[in-house]
Amino acid sequence: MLQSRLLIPTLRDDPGEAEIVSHRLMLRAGMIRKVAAGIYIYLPLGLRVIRKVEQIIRRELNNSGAQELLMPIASPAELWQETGRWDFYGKELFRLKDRHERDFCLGPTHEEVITDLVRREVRSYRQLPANFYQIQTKFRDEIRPRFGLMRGREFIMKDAYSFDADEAGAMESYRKMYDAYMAIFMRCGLNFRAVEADTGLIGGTSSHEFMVLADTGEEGIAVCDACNYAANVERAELKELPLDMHAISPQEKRLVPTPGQKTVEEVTQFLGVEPSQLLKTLVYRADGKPVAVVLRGDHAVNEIKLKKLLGAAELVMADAATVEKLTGAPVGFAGPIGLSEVSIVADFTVKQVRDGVVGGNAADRHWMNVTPGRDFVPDRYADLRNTVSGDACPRCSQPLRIVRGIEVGHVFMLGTKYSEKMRATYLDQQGRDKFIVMGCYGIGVGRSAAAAVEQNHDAKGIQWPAPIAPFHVHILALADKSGKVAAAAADLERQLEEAGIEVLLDDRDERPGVKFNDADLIGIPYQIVIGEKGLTLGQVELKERRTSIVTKLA
RNA sequence: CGGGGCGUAGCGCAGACCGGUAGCGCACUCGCUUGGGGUGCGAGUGGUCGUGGGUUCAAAUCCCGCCGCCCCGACCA
Repeated sequence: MLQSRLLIPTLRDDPGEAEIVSHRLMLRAGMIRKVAAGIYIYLPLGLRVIRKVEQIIRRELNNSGAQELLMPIASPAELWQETGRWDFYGKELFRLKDRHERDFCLGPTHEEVITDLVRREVRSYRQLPANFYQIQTKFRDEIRPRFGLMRGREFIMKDAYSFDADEAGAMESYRKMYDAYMAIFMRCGLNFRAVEADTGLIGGTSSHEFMVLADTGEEGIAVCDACNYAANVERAELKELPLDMHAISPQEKRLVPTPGQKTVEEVTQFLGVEPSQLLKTLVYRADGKPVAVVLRGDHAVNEIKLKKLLGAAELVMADAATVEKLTGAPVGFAGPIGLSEVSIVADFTVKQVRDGVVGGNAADRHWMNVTPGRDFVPDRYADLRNTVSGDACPRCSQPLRIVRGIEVGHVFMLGTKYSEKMRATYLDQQGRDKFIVMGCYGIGVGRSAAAAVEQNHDAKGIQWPAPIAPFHVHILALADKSGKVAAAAADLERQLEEAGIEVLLDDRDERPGVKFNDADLIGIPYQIVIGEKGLTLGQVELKERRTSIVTKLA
């Protein structure tokens, strides 16, 4: 392929819009261009990388017995209303109306559409198991798209759905996909880790996320070095710790003035206590009903856990007016003592606190020397927070370490959640109607490519892992007065291509420095430099991009 | 959705405070030059200054609205 015939608009300067490495380098290397926030064009070079990732996925999934199909991007609201997700998905669902004012959406995922297909076409246990996948553009109106291909509103995703006769079969399908994912990300040259993920509101028995380890990752992962446990910090389960009875304090609670001190930071500094001694009280509305959540000042509420605990479809922070009405105090002074109108849930760690500080439910007042269980009794204690460094591993109780990762894949046991709602059944051997047991499996194709850049680059540019590089070899034809260089380059290109090697030939009339720099930026694994000097010696040079090792070839 | 920032040529930016009709570097075109890590010289092309309105003799510049983009936050108790 001649570089002069390909649109590869490399940039010398970093575009101002790009913050992280992968976004910056993919823009600079002329692989992507932005059309709107979170919506990109894949230029020829970028598309080749995307296609490489897709081919790896196809090969591994076909190997594992999955079959490729292609579903529509637009789907009617009725399907989504059947499962309740038309409302549940909220603003993230791109919605549109057709000319008859009928509601449609652009698919963020396709459980409804595939389940609709399967319930109509699959009737017998003989047709199971089945696993369908597609590679397709997805739409999610993200609250905050960012980082180029990392979090787009329109993005390419591989989604797969397995259908089995029973739980055991579904687990087997799940395991196969898990193995396929391991192989896929391995072949993409990624340093990744499969981590346990919570099954969340969707229910089911298993879920794993595939995380590429990178400091720029948006997800926190809790890992245990002792037992190899790894889980998303949002989802890592935290156990209740045994109560230390000796720690009970005889001190009576007392109300102290804290004028204008609202935040955890302000109050703890003002009173001279540690944030872990402060019990903050947050008021949420769960499906409209207010609920007070109590947890330590140094901990963060995990809204997924909270939502799950309350069984709520919608969970939002209560507004200031609601907080004032319920607590009788301005925002910043809410506390669990004397709160009667709302149910109170507290994190497990709250139970451990002795002589804590809580809001006074009165302006400019906090209680000190508060002991949970004595001075207030929550309706229940539960695991309500994100894991932090040092928390006990749920498996072996050793301290957890927090690292960052990019979620490139997710596998999920769905059970019968969708098949029940959509009445997807089959007849078993005894002729009985049974619900099909499902699993779903996603891979972010563009995100995987971006993650690869995050892990494979240097100061000069990208260092593509060979399996997903846009080309295998980049031939740089340098200055050519005699005409011999061009001829030699064309000849070499032909030979390599005949051998099945993908070649990009830089035939542009550019200075050597420009070519070297562009080649390093684009990051094709091998560069072959052909120049007049070398040719007179009967030599060309082969440089490995990653190591910069140069070999002279006769 | 809240906060901050930005929007001037394809890219990176100056000009704005102090109003007088737009400039620099790179890129692009042509010529010469150079030819192994972003050559040098010369001549050019390219801009409704995001958009709508207002103030003014005059607006990129001052005022108001809107749109777009980026970053942070959405943990405030």
